[in-house]
Amino acid sequence: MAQPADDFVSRVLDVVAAIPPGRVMAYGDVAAAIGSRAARGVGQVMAYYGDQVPWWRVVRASGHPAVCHEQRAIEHFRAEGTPLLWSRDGTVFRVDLDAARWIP
DNA sequence: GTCGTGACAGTAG
DNA sequence: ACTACTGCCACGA
Repeated sequence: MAQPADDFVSRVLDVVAAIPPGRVMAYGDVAAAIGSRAARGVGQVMAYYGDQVPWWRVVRASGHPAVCHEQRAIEHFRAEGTPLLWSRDGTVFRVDLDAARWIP
């Protein structure tokens, strides 16, 4: 029998917490990792439990960090040594999914 | 059981 | 490159 939806939260936290430093996962990838397509559902969990998981290691499929904490995510990425791609002006940045995308 | 919301994804213009 | 619309899933009231 399938465990209650409450497990969905535990699965998301488990996957995100399992992401090693210097690596990132897309919301859709996290959802796929737990066998769901709820990319938005993952974001919901982060909004509520993100304080106990490395949410900054979870980025969008475009390589941009969470729309609500992008500025904060950069600080963590730089501290973790995550491969970042900066624009020539250095005004915008994005995660190098080609190198940082981590799939369990 | 239905409606609205959301730290998204993918395609089209 | 950007914005806009739609689609999918999970949760709260």
